Amino acid sequence: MQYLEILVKIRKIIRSINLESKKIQKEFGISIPQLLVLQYLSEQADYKASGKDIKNYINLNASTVSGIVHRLEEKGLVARLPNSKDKRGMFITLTAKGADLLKESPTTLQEKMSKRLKSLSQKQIEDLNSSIEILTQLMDAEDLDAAPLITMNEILTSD
Amino acid sequence: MQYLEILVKIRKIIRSINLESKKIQKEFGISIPQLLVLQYLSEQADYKASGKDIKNYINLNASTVSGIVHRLEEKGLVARLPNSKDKRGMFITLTAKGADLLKESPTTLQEKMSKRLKSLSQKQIEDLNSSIEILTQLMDAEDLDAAPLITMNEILTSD
DNA sequence: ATTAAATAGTTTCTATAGAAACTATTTGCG
DNA sequence: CGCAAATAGTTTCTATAGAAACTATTTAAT
Repeated sequence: MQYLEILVKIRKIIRSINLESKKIQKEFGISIPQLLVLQYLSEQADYKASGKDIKNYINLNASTVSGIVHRLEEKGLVARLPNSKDKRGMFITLTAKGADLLKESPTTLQEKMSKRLKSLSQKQIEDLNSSIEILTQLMDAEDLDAAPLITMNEILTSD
Repeated sequence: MQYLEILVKIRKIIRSINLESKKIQKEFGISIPQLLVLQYLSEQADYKASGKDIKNYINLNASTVSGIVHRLEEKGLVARLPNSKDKRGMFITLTAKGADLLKESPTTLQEKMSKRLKSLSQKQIEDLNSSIEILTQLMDAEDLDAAPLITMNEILTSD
């Protein structure tokens, strides 16, 4: 297995997710990243969070989050609240409309993925989880310049 | 492990690859998808291939390939040749400049990934390979509507 | 207390990515 | 043969994604 093959295969995974995201977008008018933001907000106290919180959760650039929130706002699924404690930032909160959409729309994706995950045993799901962990490390751009993976073997030999 | 966690983790992998791609772009003026196209062309007879071949290799939409080739052409790394046998299509061929760039630029990524892959045993690399295979299947958008994974267990139990 | 540094977000720019609509050929069917 | 269907690419549109430059605030440091 060479690095090129790995890259091409990962590209395929990315593509599949993009396609699924666009499919959901067509069906529900919302993308997976947008859905993840709504989901995250629904789990927060008072259904609100700062842009920074969202950025940390979905691990995206501030400008990307800005765009996603903007599009969610246009659809009336989230709203902005001023943050009186820190006027630089603002709170993004889930609207009732957003909560409604969250109740209905994600089932499709959730069901599809659940169906597949259910066909796996607990052990297999654990393996999948650690595989993703390994991939994350393997591809971690921020650490690519640093020393070779230290924890890789730990993860791999832990099964 | 729930589906949301998996999605978020995969998003992180995607992000890492994007970041690495942009880093390479800044350093060498070329992105990973563009690099994959050059690499593919370098392996073909007469260093040429049709847009369709490229599309099949990197698994992207025709319009995406069109854009990538366009940008490679602007940089003088590939050139278009008319296909006299089929005037609808055209051949894309690697230029000398493209071959030069290929010789120098990818080493960085290649070295980085190789360094990491070398820290793994053959068995571990095989595991990684099958993990990617499983992920590919798990996320395969085209098959998401079809029956639950049939080959999943086969792959998983084959190790 | 004033000013420099850090932080939160936004805007602009560019690339990847795909869908849909389109053009131009080629194939195949009657 | 002639016309419909399929195929190869391109163009337009929209979304994700990040970098860089920017604004506005807050924190920290002298």
